[in-house]
Amino acid sequence: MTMDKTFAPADIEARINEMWNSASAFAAGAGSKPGMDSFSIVIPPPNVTGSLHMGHALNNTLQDILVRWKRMQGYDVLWQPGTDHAGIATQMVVERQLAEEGNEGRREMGRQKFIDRVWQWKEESGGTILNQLKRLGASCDWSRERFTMDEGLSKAVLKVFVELYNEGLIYKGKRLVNWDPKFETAISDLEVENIEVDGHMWHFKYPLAGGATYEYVEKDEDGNVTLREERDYISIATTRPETMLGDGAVAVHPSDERYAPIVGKLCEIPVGPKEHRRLIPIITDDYPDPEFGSGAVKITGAHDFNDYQVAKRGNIPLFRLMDERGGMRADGETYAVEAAKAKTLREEGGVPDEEHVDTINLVPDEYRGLDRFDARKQVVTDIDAEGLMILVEDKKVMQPFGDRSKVVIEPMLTDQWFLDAKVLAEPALASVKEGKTNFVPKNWEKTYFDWMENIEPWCISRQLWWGHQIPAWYGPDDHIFVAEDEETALNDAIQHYMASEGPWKAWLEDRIDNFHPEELITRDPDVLDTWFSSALWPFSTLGWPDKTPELARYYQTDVLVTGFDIIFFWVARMMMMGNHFMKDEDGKIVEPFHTIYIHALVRDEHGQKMSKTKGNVLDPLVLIDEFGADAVRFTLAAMAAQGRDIKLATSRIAGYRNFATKLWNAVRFAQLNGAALTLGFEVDEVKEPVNRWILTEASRAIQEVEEALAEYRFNDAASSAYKFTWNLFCDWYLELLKPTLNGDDSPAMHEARATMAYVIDTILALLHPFMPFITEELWEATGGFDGRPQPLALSPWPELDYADADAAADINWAIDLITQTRSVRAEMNIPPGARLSASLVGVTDTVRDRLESQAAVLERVGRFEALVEAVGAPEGTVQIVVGGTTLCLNVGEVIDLGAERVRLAKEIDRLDGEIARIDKKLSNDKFTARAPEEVVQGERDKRAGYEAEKLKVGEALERMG
RNA sequence: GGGCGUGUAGCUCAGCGGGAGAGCACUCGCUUCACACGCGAGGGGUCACUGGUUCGAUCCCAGUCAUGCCCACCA
Repeated sequence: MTMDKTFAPADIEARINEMWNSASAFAAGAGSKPGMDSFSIVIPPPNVTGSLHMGHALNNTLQDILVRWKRMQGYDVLWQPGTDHAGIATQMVVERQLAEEGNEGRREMGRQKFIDRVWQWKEESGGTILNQLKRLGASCDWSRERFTMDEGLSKAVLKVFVELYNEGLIYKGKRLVNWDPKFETAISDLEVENIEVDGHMWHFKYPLAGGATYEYVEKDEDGNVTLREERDYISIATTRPETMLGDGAVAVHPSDERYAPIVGKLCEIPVGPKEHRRLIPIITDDYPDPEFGSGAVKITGAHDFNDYQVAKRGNIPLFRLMDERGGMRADGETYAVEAAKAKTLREEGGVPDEEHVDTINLVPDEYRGLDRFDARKQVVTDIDAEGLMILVEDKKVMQPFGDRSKVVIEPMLTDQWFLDAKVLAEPALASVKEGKTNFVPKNWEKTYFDWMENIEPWCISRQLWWGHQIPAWYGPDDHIFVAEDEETALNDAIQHYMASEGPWKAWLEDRIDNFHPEELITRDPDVLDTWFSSALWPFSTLGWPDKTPELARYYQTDVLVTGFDIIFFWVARMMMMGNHFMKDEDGKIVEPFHTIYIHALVRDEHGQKMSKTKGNVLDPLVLIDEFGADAVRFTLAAMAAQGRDIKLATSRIAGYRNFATKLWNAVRFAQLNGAALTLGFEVDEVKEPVNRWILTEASRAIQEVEEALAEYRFNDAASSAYKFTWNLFCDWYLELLKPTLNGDDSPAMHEARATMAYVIDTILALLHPFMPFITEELWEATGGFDGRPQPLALSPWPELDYADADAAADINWAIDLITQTRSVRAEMNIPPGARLSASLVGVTDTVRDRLESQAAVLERVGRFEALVEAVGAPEGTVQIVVGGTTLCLNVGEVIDLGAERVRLAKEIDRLDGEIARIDKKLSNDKFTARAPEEVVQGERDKRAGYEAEKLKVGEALERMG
């Protein structure tokens, strides 16, 4: 076939993909050799709403390189693809779509109809990102695509939830959680981003109850009194005045003498109508720092995590002030009655207990329904108007934001489900400590350890609709029944109540077999955190809890390839779940993977994080359109050095696009010159030094690529393959072959054609994991004597153990000679087209052989008119020392004798410098005594070489007179 | 406050105990019959700084400076 001059990726990528698809080239086990081990990777499932970004491109390129490599090596390979249902993100996308279409909203639709709608969206648009992965060339087994809300995966989720619940590792409780007022759901600690923003700190006076006063005394470090005054208030500082209405106490440090006189007394929250203000106690706790602010802290247990701890320790009531949207709650019908009770209680010298305060209208009318930030302004204004504001400072404050919603997270007291992560973390921690699962690079272990060792309960419930609904049902008395399905839960409930003595026993006896389940039990409306199902991904995708052949074959998976940003979200949780549920016949833990390869983040060329707002986003699909998938992949691999972020510049991609073109043209050249594997070609029978040399180098390249990939040094693997292809094969081998290929028909020509074809096959195979499209295309284009029985993707990885040191020495000598000649020619401005005659002085037998066998090559590539042996250097020649022999170039009239003398003198200077440096070393007794013998000998050898060269150059200089 | 990382050619990055490398950019020369997305030849670096270990340090150790990221409850 004829090939175009340049390689046009767009023309072939779709076709090659189609070919792989119809050949089922990526099906689990495709191309594997009998009896080979499995090699499996589960893809980090992208969000079903996602579209391919550079991070995905890097992540999946690296996986694909490993998978294609192992597949070619004959392993039984599975790369398991799929997507994640991404609870919040997906619900958000569909809600936005509903709004844009002018449709009724989620709440109006109702749960079931909304969920149906999301499924519909998923069927229509959910495949986008996987199709984009195909464009990248990802060789997943697409026939095994999974989705975290598939029937099978949902079954796994139910089973895990029920088992963990029965083991007491999942529980429900009223806790302070991170509440996202935009999505109106709880989120986990990990979904909160703490960001420093400009804020204020307000200092307020909390008047003491009943107008009481005390003597406030401040002292300096030496105990001298610096301030003494009578106060009828305690000064507190806050960044969140709107939470004052929920204060349960004011806390001071027990050692703080300033407030000792008033500890135990009551003070007033100076907000709202005076007659209804709550009084709160002044307590001691270790939490307040006497050095910070006034040393007194208001305690708002229901809206601050620190305060929550203090409140629990001090038995301080918790007052939830806000509704789901972060507005000041507008309920409180019992306000008048209950507040009056509380007031009475206070007048009698008591503190309202929880029973009373819970129903007190905490939020006075003027704040009701206000957004929390408006409420903040209002509270500040009102306190200021009353003259109780001491000062307001500008201050940087750390504020929690929802990672998806970007709104300020509100700590809220709600009922939620939790997973006791501490228990599950133990074995997950041990597996890494014992080296059964290894991080690459290893330093990520520390991050993992730190987090796992300090792990907090995981809030797994979400107040969303899209997701795995929690399999818990509540009886009429709120008794919880957890089961994999409603029928089981119902039976459990019936049993439970029949065995009880309560009213529900009678109710049941009345209408057993004749009531609707919902009259007895109702299902918890919450769904699980998306990451709960992702945590099961390595085994749920393989069919667990069923005992499938795939599970037996491909679990444990081999390597997890992912970014460090989801070590906590995903990696740690897969380890916890995998280690808890996956055991072998002996009951020993089988980790989800033996290696965790953590790759870098892709940034822009200046190291900035790519973001839409900065406008520095590189879209991999655009880059693929422009440069081809192979170039994008190769760039990412070449830059994937461990332990550093990737700063991606398009110039690099262009460079590797050029590499693809180079490869294309090399193969085209070979084609034009009749490259073809001949029947029965055996590398061991190759005779020509040039061929033996390239086979030696090919063997080395294969080994380098293998070693690098085995250690996940993708950049080293890429660069070895690159250098071999371009700098050795193209730059030298093909050039050295040209005289033979253009010459008369000869055995050498046939050997060249065959070797060329053989090495091209090797190159295509070596590069295939990195550049699958062009190599596959060229593989087709270069079918040998028997055609191509298999796509390259399923062809064997090259095996070549070949080394010929003599041939290498011969060819390297020729390369050296040509290089030095070129250098002199360029230096002396000799027209590139001019052919020079030259002679060699001091020719040994070895060199004579080389001259003889490579005469044609030397003359053509070195552009010599004639290259002959001579006894002495002819007049008017430029002399170069090439390994013990002096090459005398007859440059004719071009020669500038003065310049040539200077050139040679400079050369001698350089050699003198080298010799002096070595002499300095060798004359150091400590060096010769302590350095290893081979190092010392190496220096001596080098010195001898320089000496010999210097001698020749000196002779050349002398001859010039 | 804790943890991890990075400072090597103009730019983006490899290397990491024994003479400083790549790609891009730059300079010079090439319509050499595969490739100008090319070929050939070049210029350019006290390998952040200061100490230490060593026969020998860009590489190992300590400190300093600069810079990035992650975690963390200072109201």
